[in-house]
Amino acid sequence: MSVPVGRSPVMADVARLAGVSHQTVSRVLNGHPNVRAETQARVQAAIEELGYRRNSSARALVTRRTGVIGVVAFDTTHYGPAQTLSGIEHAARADGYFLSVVTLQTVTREAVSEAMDYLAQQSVEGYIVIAPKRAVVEGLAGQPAERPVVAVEGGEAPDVPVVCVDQVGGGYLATRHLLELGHRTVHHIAGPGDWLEAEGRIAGWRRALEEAGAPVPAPLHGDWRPRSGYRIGAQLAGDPDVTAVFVANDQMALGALRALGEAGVRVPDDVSVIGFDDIPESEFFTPPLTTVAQDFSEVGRRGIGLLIDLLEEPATAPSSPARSVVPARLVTRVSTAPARA
Amino acid sequence: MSVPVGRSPVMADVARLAGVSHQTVSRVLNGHPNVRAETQARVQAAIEELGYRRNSSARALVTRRTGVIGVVAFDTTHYGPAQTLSGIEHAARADGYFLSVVTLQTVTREAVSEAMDYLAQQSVEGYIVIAPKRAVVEGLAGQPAERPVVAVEGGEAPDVPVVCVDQVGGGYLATRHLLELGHRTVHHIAGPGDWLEAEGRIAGWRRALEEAGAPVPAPLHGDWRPRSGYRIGAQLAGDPDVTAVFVANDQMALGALRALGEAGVRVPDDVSVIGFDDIPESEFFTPPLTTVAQDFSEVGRRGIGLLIDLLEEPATAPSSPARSVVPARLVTRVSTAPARA
DNA sequence: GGGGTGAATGTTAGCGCTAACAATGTTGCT
DNA sequence: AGCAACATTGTTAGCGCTAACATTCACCCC
Repeated sequence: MSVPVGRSPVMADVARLAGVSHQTVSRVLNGHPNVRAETQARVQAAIEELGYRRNSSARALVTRRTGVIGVVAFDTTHYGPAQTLSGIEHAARADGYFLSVVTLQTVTREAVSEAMDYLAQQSVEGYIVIAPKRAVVEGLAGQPAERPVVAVEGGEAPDVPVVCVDQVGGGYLATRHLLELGHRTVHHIAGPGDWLEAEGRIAGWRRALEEAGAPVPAPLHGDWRPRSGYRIGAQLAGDPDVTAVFVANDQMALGALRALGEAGVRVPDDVSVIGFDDIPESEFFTPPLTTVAQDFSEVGRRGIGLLIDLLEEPATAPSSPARSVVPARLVTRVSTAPARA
Repeated sequence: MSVPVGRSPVMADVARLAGVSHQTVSRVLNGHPNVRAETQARVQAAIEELGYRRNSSARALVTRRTGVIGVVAFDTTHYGPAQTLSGIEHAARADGYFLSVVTLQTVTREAVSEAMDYLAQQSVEGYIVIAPKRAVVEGLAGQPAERPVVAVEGGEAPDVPVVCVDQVGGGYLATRHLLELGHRTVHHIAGPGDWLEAEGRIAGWRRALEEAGAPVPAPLHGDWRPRSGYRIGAQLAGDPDVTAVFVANDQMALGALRALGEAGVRVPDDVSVIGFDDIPESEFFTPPLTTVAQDFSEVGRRGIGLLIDLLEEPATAPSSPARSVVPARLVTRVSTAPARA
């Protein structure tokens, strides 16, 4: 009946102390119905007295379930990915799953498949891949589908369930907002060409312009970072035709704001600027930035929800992969104003 | 000799195909020396043919090692924690460890102990806790030390190994910089009182002022967010004695910059402002922000290094817990200038 | 040539747990 | 009373792997 020394207690120790078989302990732990209340209490007490904790490896070995979800994430310097990851984490924990995370520096197909391989060593039950680039999503579709995968931020992936923010809708929203303020057209500082978010925002921007019969200038591609926004902003500052700019993220918008300011162009008096992401800082830019907000927590929640559905009822898997789109929301601040007559 | 259908291959399948015992397969997998090269090649081929992957639960059950490190992180909206996490992740993967992450909303002792409990269910081998608040570090010291713990960003934790950036040195650096520019004294917008980073930065600031015989104004506490910097900045803008402000992070500095601008105070002509963190945006603030940079990746690397040492040679554990301090670095931009005569 | 040595491989046991089945006790109903 | 139905508990086997020991074989040295 003594507490074992030198090793942590196992089920048999608890059983001995409670005067039952180890199987009864297992039943208590798993909430099996047919256990007498009195027995259950005795087992519970023994568990607490010994500080017993079930061995997850042994359990996983026999149940063939590890309860671990693998997450492939990207460079969390960016606000969006970091927030999405946090949303995923909370949702997973709420459902009793563990998260094993690999973050990637480079977003290539190889890096993703290597990361998934690494996670497979740990016997993850399924994957959530933050897949902001076309190549990644396509690579995903080519993977052997031993375990379910959900892509997040994946645009219009053909063969993989996807959760993403409505980038097209967001781009449309931003552009409409500027057109409604009376601007003849809207220039666009876009993200890198191979990013799905960049593509979606371009598509929404283009649609709004075409619907309004406005001219469609060539989009100018940055790299998401403030510096590229600065460079392109400086370029636009010299063009008197430019009165409204839709920038594909807030960081580049910051750079653009700075370039315009340095060139003596007033925002929003001379030129209106709208961003995308609604990072915490954008409210305090000079001037406070009008932007489009994305609900990243919701994306995380839905991603985990989708994956767990796949994990727990593989039978109900729809023939065409699910696709869940979270709407974007316009946040109006100071950097946009009516066009001058 | 057929490939098993309906279940993934196990060691015995590989053994059969290669014509050896399962133990020999195990030896190949673990790089055991006494295996003939020819045998090894045959086993390797069988592994590849079957797409065999070792069952990590079975392995963990018998070796009593899961290879998983638990990480308790905080709200990754903030640049620092997010970067630290990423540094930890890369270092862990380089050493063959997996990471299981829990992110917390609230930084209380209870939340941390709950998170560690959750991770314990998964049989993590040790913990890295990002512990930016005093209560957390103190709570850590009280925990039963079944598994090693390393605190990151933990200031001067008494009983736990710690890796952190030299906050005091950073605060000193920032303040000296302003004093050397000829400012009579330096005001301080500090972080919340219970954050160790805030404390450290205050201490460095105070030391620099005292060393220089400068008056020490009361530090004004914000909450790290731009809005609080804005509020306090507006307050300081009205005081003609204020010519130099050290802000405890870049986000609050952004708010302060905005408040000063709105009050007609020019930066750096009228007032110099210095931040802390060197977030990617700060280079593009109006004006570009002088700040103090922290090497978060290095913090992550050292944290993992320390923990793995503890894991792999518990014998060498020094009597007093290790403490590793990463230096901070001054980044000079435009927001600071010599005091006017 | 016999016995020691070491390399290469096989055999066995058991890590801690859950699933399946077996063995009780307990109740209700005719 | 007697039996079925069910609730409660115990017993056994085995998940896939590694550690420890056992075995075989080749080689070397006196």
